[in-house]
Amino acid sequence: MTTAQNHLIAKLPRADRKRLLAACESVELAISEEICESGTPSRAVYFPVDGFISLVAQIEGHPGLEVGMVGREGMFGAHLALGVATEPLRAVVQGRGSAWRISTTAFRRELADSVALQTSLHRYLYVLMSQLASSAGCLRFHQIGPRLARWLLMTQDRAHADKFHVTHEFLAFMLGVRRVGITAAAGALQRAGLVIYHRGEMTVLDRRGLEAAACGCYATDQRAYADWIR
Amino acid sequence: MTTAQNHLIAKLPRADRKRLLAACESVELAISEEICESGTPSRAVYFPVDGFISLVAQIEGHPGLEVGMVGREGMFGAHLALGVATEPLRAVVQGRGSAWRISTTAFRRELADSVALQTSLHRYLYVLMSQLASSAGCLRFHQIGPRLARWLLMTQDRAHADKFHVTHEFLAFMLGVRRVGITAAAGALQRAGLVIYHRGEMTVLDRRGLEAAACGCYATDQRAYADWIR
DNA sequence: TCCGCTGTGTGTGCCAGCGAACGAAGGCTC
DNA sequence: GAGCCTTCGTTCGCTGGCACACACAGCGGA
Repeated sequence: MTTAQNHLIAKLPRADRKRLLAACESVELAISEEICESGTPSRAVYFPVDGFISLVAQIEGHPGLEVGMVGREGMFGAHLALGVATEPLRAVVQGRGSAWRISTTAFRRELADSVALQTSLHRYLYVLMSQLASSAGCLRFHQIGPRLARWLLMTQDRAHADKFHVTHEFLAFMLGVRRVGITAAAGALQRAGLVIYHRGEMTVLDRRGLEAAACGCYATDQRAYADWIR
Repeated sequence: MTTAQNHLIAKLPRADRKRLLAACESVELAISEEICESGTPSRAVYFPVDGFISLVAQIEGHPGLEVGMVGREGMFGAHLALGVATEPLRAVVQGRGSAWRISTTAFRRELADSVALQTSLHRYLYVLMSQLASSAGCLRFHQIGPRLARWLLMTQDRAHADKFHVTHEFLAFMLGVRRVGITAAAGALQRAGLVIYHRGEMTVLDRRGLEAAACGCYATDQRAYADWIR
């Protein structure tokens, strides 16, 4: 258990880690499970291990829009380190798997007791903010193809598998575009031999090629994590 | 001087406020002055009083894109509360006027000594994050007209004047669209009698009407400030 | 076996916004 | 007054979004 499988937890000093894990329970994240709705009181914090979570911004009169992704490299609920216990965004499970869960009240206790945990969350929040800002630019300037490639890479990183379940419909929702746009872009990636998909089963064939096809935002994100988290 | 004119400072307990202001110097913000570049070490923190600052995300190969605005209701440099002294974004003065400035090192000292200041910054960061997320959605889903109306309202709020200098070219840059798009949208607002402009002098005639023309994001932002800052 | 649902590939008409370019008018300098 | 720069208006052809609609393939259940 020295390696908690979640990077943020793993980086804590031994004593803090032990105390935190003792207060956590292991849960299974089921696909499409709604972790929270925007504007509601925070109930729990999650440290994904295998599963991963999408952060979705809600704009009234429109479908949601993914603005962030949380896997084992991060956590859901870091805003509690800002002393605010209201969810800023909707969160939906996007990849099944396990996670550590801890109630908001218990987590605030842990937070008060562990300076290392505070520091860790602060850095993570910084990275998250940088990414929110850059993803706004990505959304504005980059085309569907490169954005799709980036999304697939980010998903592959967090799913720890070359193969995962995702339909065109769902991709369109996440990227904030039409399904037909995804059909076109995904078709191009498949013809280029980078991925292969069939009825919701997406398989990454050529990771290097996908990295080349993705917009620079993927590399930028990677660097942000590398610089501040580990 | 009890009212420091900057809302974040004004809300501090008397002793903390006095100490902070003693460490600050009053400076004049000049239009287009670059406060910082993204990725560079933080040098100073600003608490605008009359002037205001735009936060600009940089995407390589593209012009910038405004993702946030800082006036007397907030501050520039709140990321220092996260223990990170690297600028996440480019910051440019957008409205001339005065501000309180304090060096990064001095500010970190103040931050360590004042729990109220930490709390204040944390809340402000939370609001900023919410806005980054929602502005990504606004960027994606809303049309130029409503976005322009929102931008004008936000500027009017921070400039504390009905009249301010801003060209179509500049607006296009801020909203991440073509100048032609601004010409069309601004023309429509002018024909509707909401604003009047001439060679860079923009005057708001009908604030209520502008609020009705703006996308819901303006109201959402206002509420976020109301809920968490004051 | 047939029906119905889901996932995917098309197509049509329409509109917002893009890039590029040109032109007109206000206002400054010399 | 001439020349020039800034600001704003307009046009053209095009991309890529929208809504809606239909076709078809796989698959599971009645």
